[in-house]
Amino acid sequence: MELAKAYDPKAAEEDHYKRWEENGFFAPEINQDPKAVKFSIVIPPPNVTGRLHMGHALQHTLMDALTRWKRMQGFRTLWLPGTDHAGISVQRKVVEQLKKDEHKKPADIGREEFVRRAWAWKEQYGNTITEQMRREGASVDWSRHRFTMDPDLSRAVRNVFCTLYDEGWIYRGLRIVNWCPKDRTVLSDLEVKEETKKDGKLTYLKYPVKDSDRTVTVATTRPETMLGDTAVAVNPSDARYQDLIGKTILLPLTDREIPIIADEYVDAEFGTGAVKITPAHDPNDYQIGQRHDLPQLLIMNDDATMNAAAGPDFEGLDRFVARAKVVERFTELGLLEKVDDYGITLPICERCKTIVEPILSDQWFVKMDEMRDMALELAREKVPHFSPEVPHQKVYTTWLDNLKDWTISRQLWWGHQIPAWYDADGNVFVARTEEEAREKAGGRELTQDSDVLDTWFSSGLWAFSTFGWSGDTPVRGDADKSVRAPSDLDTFLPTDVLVTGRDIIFLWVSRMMMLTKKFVNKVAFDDVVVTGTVLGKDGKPMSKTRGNGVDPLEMFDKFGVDATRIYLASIATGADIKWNDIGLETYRNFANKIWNATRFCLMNADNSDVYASSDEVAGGSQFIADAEQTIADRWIISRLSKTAFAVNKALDTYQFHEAVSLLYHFFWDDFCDWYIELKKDQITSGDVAANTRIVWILDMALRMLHPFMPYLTEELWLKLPGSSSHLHNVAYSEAPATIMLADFPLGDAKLFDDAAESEMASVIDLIKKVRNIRAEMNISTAIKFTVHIAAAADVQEVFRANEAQILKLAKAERLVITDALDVPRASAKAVTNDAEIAVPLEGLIDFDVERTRLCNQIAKLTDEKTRLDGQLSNSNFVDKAPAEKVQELRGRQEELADQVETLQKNIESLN
RNA sequence: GCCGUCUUAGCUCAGUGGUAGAGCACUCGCUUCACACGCGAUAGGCCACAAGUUCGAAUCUUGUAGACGGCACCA
Repeated sequence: MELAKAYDPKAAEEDHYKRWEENGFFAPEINQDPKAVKFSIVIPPPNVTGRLHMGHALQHTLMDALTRWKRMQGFRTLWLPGTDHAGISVQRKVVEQLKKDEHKKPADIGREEFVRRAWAWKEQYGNTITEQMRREGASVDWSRHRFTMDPDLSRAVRNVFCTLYDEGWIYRGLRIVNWCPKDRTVLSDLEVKEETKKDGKLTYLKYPVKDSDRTVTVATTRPETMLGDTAVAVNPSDARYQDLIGKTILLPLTDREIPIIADEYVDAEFGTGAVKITPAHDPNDYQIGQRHDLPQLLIMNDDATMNAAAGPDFEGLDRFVARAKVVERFTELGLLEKVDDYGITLPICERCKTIVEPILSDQWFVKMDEMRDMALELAREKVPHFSPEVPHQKVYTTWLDNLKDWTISRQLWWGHQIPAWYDADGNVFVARTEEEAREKAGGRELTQDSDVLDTWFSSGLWAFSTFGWSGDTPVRGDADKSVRAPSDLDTFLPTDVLVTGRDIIFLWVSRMMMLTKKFVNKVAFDDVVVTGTVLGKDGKPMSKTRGNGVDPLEMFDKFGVDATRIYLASIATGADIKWNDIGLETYRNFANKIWNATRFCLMNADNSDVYASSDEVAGGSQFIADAEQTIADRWIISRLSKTAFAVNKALDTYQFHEAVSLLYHFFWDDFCDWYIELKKDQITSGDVAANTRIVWILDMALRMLHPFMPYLTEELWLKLPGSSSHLHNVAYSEAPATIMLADFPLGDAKLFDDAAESEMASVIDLIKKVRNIRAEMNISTAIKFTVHIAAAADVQEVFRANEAQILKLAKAERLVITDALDVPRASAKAVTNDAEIAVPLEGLIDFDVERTRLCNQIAKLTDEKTRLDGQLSNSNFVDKAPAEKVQELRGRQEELADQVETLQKNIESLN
């Protein structure tokens, strides 16, 4: 069989995914082993508004690599896909569409129609990202795809809400919340980011004291809020204001009189020591207001314009216009003391970057104290365990420690409408259905709460709602047929690992831990792999506004899916990385290397024996007692086994980059550069045993690469002679042939062969030294020379056994293997750890070049020797260091001494 | 303000209490019958700086400088 000369990713990516999916390879049901252990991952559901970006590609690669790796080992594997309804994002898309197409506002069409259109939007555009995941090769079980607003997931949301309400963990209350005036909804603390403004202002306002000619100066960054002031506070022990406590302020621009109160919260050292108190627009002021029973005067509308309470001069003005006007009026009144420049950080809406306004509002909250304690208890036992552990384990625990209540209502139409109903008097009835609520209300007319729940409320249930938990009983016999018996919940929860970005550890990971524990009394997942951020070429996070984004799909087109995947997997776990195409080129080249190595093997493999059974194959047991093995064979099998062992260990500990590096160097350096070259003659001459063996090694290597490079490895593996389902893991013996169900090599310690590795090291060292002589002496490859080698008897044996290979790779004509060198003066010389080498070069040698070459070698060895001599003459070291270490260094010291001595003699012999 | 991370070859990054690694770039060779997306051979680093612990520190501790992240506060 002959392959194309270069690997074409597109051709390989074309059909395999469809075949895998249609054959049901992704579903756990493919596993026929009743005793199989499960392995499960739920995907962090991407937003339906999302398009695949590098962060997804990275996370999906890692999840897929783990899933494929476990699946090949015979685990009952499920990677569950799904999407999130993404409340605000979808709402915004639909609002935009409505405006663009029909010049209408949501209010014009009403809630019902709006929600209908949101669903239509979701149906039309919401599966962009799931289609893109197919391109990635993600081996998710599409038959179990979930959406956070699926009927059963929505039932779960209602049930959870009602239960938490009944138990007093959910409450409705008037609090200062983060209000986004653009989205016109409340946000949780986690959805508020900050922006540092250097050109902020601190404005000092003078408030006249009633029945006095004094004024009290207060400072503020938001002057317009003075219209909602209901007090001025000072520290009770502040001497400057003692006599004013209890007096009254005539609040300028209003006709209101407000008290001067004393409160410990006020820092006498800061600013003027007097603070304006606006209980409806500041969390601290709210607290003070509560303590002093102050009125709460709300002066803004939900779009951050001033309302009637701000007075007729200000009503209807935008907050920033009002701010300027307040300052202007104070100036006119002579009550503006000064305006200082003041660096300030402003809270902004995570999504639309609008400045968030703290306002007093009636909202729904989840009380976090018991949930927090539950999660903390687990966190102290390192559940879940984060990789990398530093810093996430600690950050997560600390965050939990300081957790505040969670604002869960949102003033949107798209989402899970809150299952609470009100009667005409405002009494609330929380129930699973409207009927139930009406029953509770004694049949009164009810109106449902118009708010929806925070998107993260439903994603917080993702770890169990996706497995069929709806909160209704019983779970078994659920109408949804995609929930299999025994129930997925029993089978797949706890999930094994969650792979996610650090930005949603609090928003999502923590809430899944808490809610899963609370409602299913299970741990949601044992491990959390936290991925780093793929940064743009400029070292900053990729973003549309910066224009530094890299589209994974473009990379797929340019370099291939497999190259992109394995490159992403080569990034150290949790580390940020600056994007560079060169990294991708490296792995594009690697893919081509794999292709061509296979091409070479297949050109000669027509006569290779197919192997008998999967057990023998994966363990390599058929090769253990193979009498025809050369040192190179034992060596490559040892290297293969050690690589397999190390790859499994690396994946076990989520060291994906380590696994990639091991495979890269095993395949390219050991297998291609040395093994194939050493075996070339045997292979091309049609040696059946040799061909069978090399195909086996290739087979094993392809299997280990498959989790990272699914398309290439499948394409090639199916072309190997004898690749068929009998090579599958026993759990999949009945499935059609595919590498994705082949047994994953674990690395058999019986095949570790240190003797072979050390012998090969001798051969490789020898060949390299001879090549060095040729290169440094500038001798054309056309000239075949004789290589003289002096070595101990056992080493001689190794060289003799590999004579043909040494001749070929060193481009030599003859080897003279002896106990001691006997060569003409005009020879180039070198030493290895266990041999002396000389190449007679009569007429070709430049004695100065040779002298320099030898001196350079001596210099290098002497550097090392000097260090060792010093270390070994230090009695502290010899006494205190482990004897083993001392022994090892002494051995090396002797070796070096010998080599330096030999090289010096060689130089002398030149003179 | 609190907590934390990073600083290693020209570039992008691994790594480890016991002789510094990779890919790319650079230099020098190669139409070697799988691959120029290749093959071979070199060169290149007092592992940010300072002090400490240790027989031994690039690795552990502390401090300094620079880059960055999270949280809190912001009258």
